[in-house]
Amino acid sequence: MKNKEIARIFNEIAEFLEIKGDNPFRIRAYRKAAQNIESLTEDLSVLIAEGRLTNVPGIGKDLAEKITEYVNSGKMQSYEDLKKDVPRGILEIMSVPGVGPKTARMLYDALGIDSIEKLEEAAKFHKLQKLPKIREKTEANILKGIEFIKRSRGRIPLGMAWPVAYKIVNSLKKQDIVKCIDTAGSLRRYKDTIGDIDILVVSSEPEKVMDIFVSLPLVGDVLAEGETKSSIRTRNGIQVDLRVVEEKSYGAALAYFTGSKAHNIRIREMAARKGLKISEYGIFNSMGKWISGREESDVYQAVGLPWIPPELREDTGEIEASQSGHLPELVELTDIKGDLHDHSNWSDGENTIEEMADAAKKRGYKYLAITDHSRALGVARGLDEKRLREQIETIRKLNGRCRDIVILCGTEANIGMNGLLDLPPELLKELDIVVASVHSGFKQDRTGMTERVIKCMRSGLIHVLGHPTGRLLGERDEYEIDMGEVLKVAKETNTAIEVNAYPFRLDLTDYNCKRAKEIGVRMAVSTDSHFTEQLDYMSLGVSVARRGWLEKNDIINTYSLEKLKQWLKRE
DNA sequence: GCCGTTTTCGGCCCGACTGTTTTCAGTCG
Repeated sequence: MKNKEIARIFNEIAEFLEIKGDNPFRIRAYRKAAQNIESLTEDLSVLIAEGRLTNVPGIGKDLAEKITEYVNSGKMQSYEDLKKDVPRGILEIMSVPGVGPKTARMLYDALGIDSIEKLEEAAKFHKLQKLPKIREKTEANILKGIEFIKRSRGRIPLGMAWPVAYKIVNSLKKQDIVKCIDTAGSLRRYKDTIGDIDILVVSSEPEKVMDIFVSLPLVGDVLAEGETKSSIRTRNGIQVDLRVVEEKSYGAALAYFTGSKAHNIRIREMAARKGLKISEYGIFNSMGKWISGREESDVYQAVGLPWIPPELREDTGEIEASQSGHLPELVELTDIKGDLHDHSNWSDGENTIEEMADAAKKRGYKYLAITDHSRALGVARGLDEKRLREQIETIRKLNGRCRDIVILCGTEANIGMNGLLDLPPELLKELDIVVASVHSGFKQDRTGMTERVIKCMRSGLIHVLGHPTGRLLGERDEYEIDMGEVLKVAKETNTAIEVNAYPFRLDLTDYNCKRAKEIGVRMAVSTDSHFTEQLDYMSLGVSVARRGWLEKNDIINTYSLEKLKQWLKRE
């Protein structure tokens, strides 16, 4: 599957073209195409074979030819030419905040700077100040930017950003002058990683709000401070943008700052065709008169659409779906009836089975599966046959005593290199639920890994495939696996695919969820909790499911206990 | 480079803040 590679190449081409000062709309076309390819649920080579490539929005005759060329030959001539034309180092310089294509080009032309190291060196020796349009401040900002890059490892996992956002929102909420406050941006869209935190406020005294914001204790650097917009960087390196608007603009501003950019552009284009203008200040008619914008739904109403949930706003089909009245009824946290992947202190969890069950009960669940690690995972004190049998006995006794919640006996069995599980089949068949996951041999090649997982699913012994791509955000990439094939076999064998809600996993990913739904695969949203508080990760898992367009019925742990049991018995 | 319910050519979302300038280009979202 070359989708990702091609998306990366298109993004890189866009950067090269920016440096060359090419037509901005052409650049946008490449970026848009890259984005659409990334969220594509089908393999580009399939689209080529079926002649459907230009059906993909943003891909016309030219880009279709380039994609075909790359898929067939492994090369794209125009990209190779650009690489020869523009030194790669300039791209690196552009990654420094505040340095865009123009500055990067100038730095290269004037001083031959083609790496961050050289840029840092030149800035430290004040060589940049000799250049036009660069004086002390710009030079200092470049150094700060470099410092930031060195410290940060790119985007932050959603689960890490939330507590920071929560803290800031709560501090500001206490102020009388803050009338309304919400998070926006990728955080509100619940993207699995976020670039920065966006916060929107209504206040009649914006300057005061800004003052309070930039002097919060967690502020490290103030990047910008204006009358309506300020940016800070927290001590631990997360950028936070705050915007203050009037009450009558709140809806329009919320829509605008929630994004995504691509989604907004589509909405604004639609508005323009109706002779309207949409900005963060509201909806305006052709005379420039303010019409509406108090509520977020005003924006959608202006273009004749129903309100679209933030999780869907990626311009990946949600606008078309809403036009035709086919927006999904997204699953809600309250639809979840239980958690199907949880650990206890029998393996590497911290709490007893009983504590976990109580915590689940508190969250209103009807059932909780205890799926401790199995034998092969020695580091996690995986249970062998004997201990698992003891655990089953323990759980049966607990279930006898407690009537409010049912504990399901399970395991997170280990899928070996050969696709076999590490517990005997007859024991696995006794369990209520078997989750099976890969925990080792991540470097296996694509064919091997795909066969390994498929073989396991075909064994008829597992109900759920756990954290299917094995990624750990910021640490480990997804392992090589043919997800299309895996999903097909999941459908055939009626195996559910897990959406693991652990903040650093969020695996299966949103776009693969969408793909799974299209194929008709059932999903399980589970937290993989290792102590009771982690049960709350469920909301993150649900957000991934929502971003993947999943509805209640796609997810087995929205089922009642009876229905779930039937499903688990494959009746 | 894409796209089309006025169009196969001429459009392509809209605005804030900074730093360097004396009116704006560059960058960012």
